[in-house]
Amino acid sequence: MGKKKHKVLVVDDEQDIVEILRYNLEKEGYEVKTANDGKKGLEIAKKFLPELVLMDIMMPVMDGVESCRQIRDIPEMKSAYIIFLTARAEEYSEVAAFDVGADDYIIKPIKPRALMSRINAHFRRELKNKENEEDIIKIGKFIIDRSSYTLHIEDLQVNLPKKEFELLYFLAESPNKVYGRDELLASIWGSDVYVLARTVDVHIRRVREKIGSQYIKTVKGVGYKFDMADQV
Amino acid sequence: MGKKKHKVLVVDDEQDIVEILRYNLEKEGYEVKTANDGKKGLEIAKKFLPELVLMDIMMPVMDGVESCRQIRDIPEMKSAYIIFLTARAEEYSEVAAFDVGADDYIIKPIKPRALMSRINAHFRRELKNKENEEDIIKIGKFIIDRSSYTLHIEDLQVNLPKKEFELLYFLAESPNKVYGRDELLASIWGSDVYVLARTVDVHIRRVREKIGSQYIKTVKGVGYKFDMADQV
DNA sequence: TAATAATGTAACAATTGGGTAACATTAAAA
DNA sequence: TTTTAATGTTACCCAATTGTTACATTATTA
Repeated sequence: MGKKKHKVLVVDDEQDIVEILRYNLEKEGYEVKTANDGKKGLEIAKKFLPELVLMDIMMPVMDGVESCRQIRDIPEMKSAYIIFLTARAEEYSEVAAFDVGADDYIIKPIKPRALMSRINAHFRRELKNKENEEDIIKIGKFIIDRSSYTLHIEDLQVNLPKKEFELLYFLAESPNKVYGRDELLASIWGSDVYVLARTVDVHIRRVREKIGSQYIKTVKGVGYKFDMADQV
Repeated sequence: MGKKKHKVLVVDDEQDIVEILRYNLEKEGYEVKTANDGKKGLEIAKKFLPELVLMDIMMPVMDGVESCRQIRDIPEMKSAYIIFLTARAEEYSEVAAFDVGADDYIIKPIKPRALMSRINAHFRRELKNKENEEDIIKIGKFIIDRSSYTLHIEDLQVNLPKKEFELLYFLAESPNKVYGRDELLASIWGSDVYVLARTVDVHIRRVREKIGSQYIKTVKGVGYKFDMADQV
């Protein structure tokens, strides 16, 4: 079973640099695509969806800053890592670079060995933080992340108190399944604590207040469920 | 705990210039040594191993070009930054200067303020492009450097005590992940030592005091996280 | 339809958890 | 050693979270 290669896009108008980077990246086992200007880079990024972009700032047709901005607008590229390659004289653009969503920049001349170790380190860290992804429920427009205790509704981060979060998380784990109040109490509050069943109602209400009332449905006489019926 | 000073060597046969530079550099917090000719400069460089050399081109005994060439032959000086100081009439030597490995040159008369900001900018760039990437976390406006136990917030260097640094580093390694007090104690203090969980709170407070309170978020009943939600 | 049961809602009370300061202890520097 | 900085502990206070109750609203059924 071959390991999945990380995808890297190199964008630079100097063909020498492109080739040096391609050579070194492929030697490290990355899957590389290249472009010679920002516009072409953007086009390739749309289809290739690289995890890392190495991009020159000064380029013909479309410069790196503008290209970067547009790459960031591609939904799948939101979490990609973008590194600018910059000549010494171009320092001015540092601020602009970070403004459009670059993650790092390196100053030419490029030292391939150092750059490779930097890139490897980046992916190593990425990997480490992927471990948390098991705790994430994506459902409809919601992302419910147990490792960070946050709820994302589209691009909005909502912070829920502990009980409310756990209630939502528990329900969302099994969409459409109806849970009685006792089950919820036992699972979320614990079977030893004694709180009134009506407490659940109040928490449901509080959750609804924050996520919108249509997602948690009441099944009269039975309990509650996280319902995805009328969601896309 | 004083910050580690960068080492700068000044070589010029005009004592006035040496003193002006020394005064300004020391005011900026650099550790300065000086010499009045290229030969002496070379000798000092061998022992002092400065990170930056400011060197006049026209000097008695050994001129700057030759001195620079030999400095570059010192293994530890390969990656030092060497700036030539040149009178306007000496422009011819520009080519020779870069040939022997100079990185930059400035034309006399020296404007101390401008030169200082140039030097400061150089060290900032150096910092951001450090070779030994493994121990460095760049996140938002923070650079957290484990190899020197320092924290940089934009251009400001902040020194954190050990525990505080490690707490910050640990949290920043996995941004947004919530860690309980026990996890933090186990990871940072070690699983064998016994300190109270509340100790974590106090250290969190001390870190917040230094980096600003908005970055480490409390998740009540759960723990703490380094939160990047409202940062660019 | 009225009567009844179930749930929604708001206001309030109780509790828990965390912030903070002050102090105590330990380690490091001078 | 003395002095200073770092770390750990404790106690008090405040505020968010949570739980409870009373009442309003809605659904269900006779």
